Amino acid sequence: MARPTMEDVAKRAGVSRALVSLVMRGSPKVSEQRRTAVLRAAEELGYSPHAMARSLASRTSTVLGVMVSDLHNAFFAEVVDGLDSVAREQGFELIINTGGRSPARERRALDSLLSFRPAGLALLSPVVPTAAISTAADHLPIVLVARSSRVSTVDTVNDDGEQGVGLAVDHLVSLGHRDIVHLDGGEGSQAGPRRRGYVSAMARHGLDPRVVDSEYTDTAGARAVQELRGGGRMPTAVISCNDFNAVGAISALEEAGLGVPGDVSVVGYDNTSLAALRHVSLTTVDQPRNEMGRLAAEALLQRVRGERTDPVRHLLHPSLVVRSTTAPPGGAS
Amino acid sequence: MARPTMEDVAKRAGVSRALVSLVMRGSPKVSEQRRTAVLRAAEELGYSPHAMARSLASRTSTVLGVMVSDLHNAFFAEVVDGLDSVAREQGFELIINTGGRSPARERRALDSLLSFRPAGLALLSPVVPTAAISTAADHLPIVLVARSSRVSTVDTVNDDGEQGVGLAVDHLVSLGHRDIVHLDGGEGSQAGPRRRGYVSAMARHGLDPRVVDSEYTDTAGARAVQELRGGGRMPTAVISCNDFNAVGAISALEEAGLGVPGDVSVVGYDNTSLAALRHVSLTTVDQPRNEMGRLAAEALLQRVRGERTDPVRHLLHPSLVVRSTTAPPGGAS
DNA sequence: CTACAGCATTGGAGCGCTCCAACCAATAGA
DNA sequence: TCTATTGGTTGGAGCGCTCCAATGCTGTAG
Repeated sequence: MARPTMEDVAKRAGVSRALVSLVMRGSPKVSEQRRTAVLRAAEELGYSPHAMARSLASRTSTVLGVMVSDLHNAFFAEVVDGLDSVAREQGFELIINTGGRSPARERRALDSLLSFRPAGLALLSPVVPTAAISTAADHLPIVLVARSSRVSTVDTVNDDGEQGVGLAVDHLVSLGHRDIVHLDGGEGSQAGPRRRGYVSAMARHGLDPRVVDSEYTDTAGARAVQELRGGGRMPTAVISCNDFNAVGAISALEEAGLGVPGDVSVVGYDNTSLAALRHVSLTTVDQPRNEMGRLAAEALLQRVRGERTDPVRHLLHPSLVVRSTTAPPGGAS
Repeated sequence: MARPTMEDVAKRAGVSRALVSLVMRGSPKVSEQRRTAVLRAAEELGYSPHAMARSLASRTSTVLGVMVSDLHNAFFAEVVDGLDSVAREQGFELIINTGGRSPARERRALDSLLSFRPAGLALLSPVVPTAAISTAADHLPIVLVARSSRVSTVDTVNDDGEQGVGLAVDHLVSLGHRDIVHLDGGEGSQAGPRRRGYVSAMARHGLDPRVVDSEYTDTAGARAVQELRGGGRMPTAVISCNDFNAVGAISALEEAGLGVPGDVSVVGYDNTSLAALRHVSLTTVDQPRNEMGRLAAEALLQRVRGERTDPVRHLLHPSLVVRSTTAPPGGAS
């Protein structure tokens, strides 16, 4: 049960502990002969270095902390993938924690990450107050993903939601739609920019905006459509705040006997794996999630290496993915 | 930037380092007066204990390592949630890593987790060879989720896939179906038990089994249906190896002009959030995922506390969730 | 033959903490 | 009054490692 230590390896290889340390870190100033002896001894004993002891002694860390607000959201899975691949390349490990969208739980998750003294911290769409973040930022580099911030010591990575929804509006307008409704994400992260993007794009085309309150879930999307039906004029196209909402809207439309895209076109947001399912085949706006993760990791590592102290604010360009839920209006499919 | 240490707190509170340590660990043998003095000093300095130093000094760990084979699969998100809640209750932290379904990457993920000397390790549907697992099991408690093992030092938590598919068959038979096909999960984890469950349940009902090769993805499900169409007789019901596969099958059926469940009933497996979407509303088999996570954490912690050395093999009962993709045969919806 | 590089190697201090034996009142028991 | 006992407190050793100054060793120049 007890694992061998560096001391054990040193004894077995007939060298000093310091030499083993050099070999383990791949130092060039070790003779070939000793190196192989040490490596053999380590192999025989099944030795593997103790990351915590190393980090304590070297006063450095090769750990990046990641707080995911909600693991259930596939959006984060891809961001984490991006983070992971960059971190790994550069010899860093990820330790991940979840906050469950509750400020209290998130706070504890944050503390527990900090107690590991990671080299940096990536917070994915956190809900903790800014104050907690900026306090932590005094001690280590922090990058926020999918949440903006004005704290000058914090980097941010976001997609340009305004632009993204603008793309959706342009697409629908170019198909001939003029009556386009936005199902709003309410308090949800990034719902604001998306709404603003909708309103300003509509204005740009000289069209009247119509915003219906909704949320980031499929049931909310369905409910919003039911309200629209009750409330009179049905639009020819709907732009949802995200893919789940869009899928809910589609099923409510179909239940009401309205064809998609025959009678109503629907656009989502996020390009989750859900949208790509052939059964759904949703026209949606893609955020470069993997890229966002990569940029977040790079921002962190730049600060860790002391290459930069000014904050960066990445605002990535989303792109429109046209699938089967959009078509010209009235052109009963 | 430099964080205060226990020494700093001790100095400020006018006590010894050891006393601060006692306070931090909530020892009862500290006078109220000193305790408050220490806590105030800690508060003023913004001190928080250094988890790694603590773990090194105490030769114990409050960390549980979790290796998730694939973060994109929502199945794991809920298992992790279950693990997380139990771990948190008992004062343990999770550190999560991903293996990306590649043995090589998983191997490195495993090593990196081990280098933190966690108290225990939970492997979710790992693909690394058994040898690697049993070697690691010499050093610390390990629990496997969604993968069985005969290694006597390893605990396992699985759902009873045989029983689960049996439920699906029973349900379809009771609706009147006799021509039921299984779309097989191939090499996928737990595909074996599911296939066996199908075959034996069909035998129990005196029906001929028909297994079509497929995989755990929606495109594979669609392809399997296309093969079925090419190959002659269409069954009245299909049991997919998982929900994604089922969704793919449904869209291929609909494209072929066959109604679900009017012409063909479809059952999935896993009860992912996808199945619950009203647009999909898939009849499927539910694994108690959160429960699986909880049991995994408890198994680990029992070993950590030395309460048990014999392996446990949890085999949980799945349940059938009937939604809108199953109906009596021929009863053209 | 001495001096001095240059290099591989080493012992020791120290990272922030826990743990233990020792210590020091203050009180209780004889 | 003296010795136990108890409860609170402390210094020091040590966890497994890194880092640095110092060491020994070879080889080459003076």
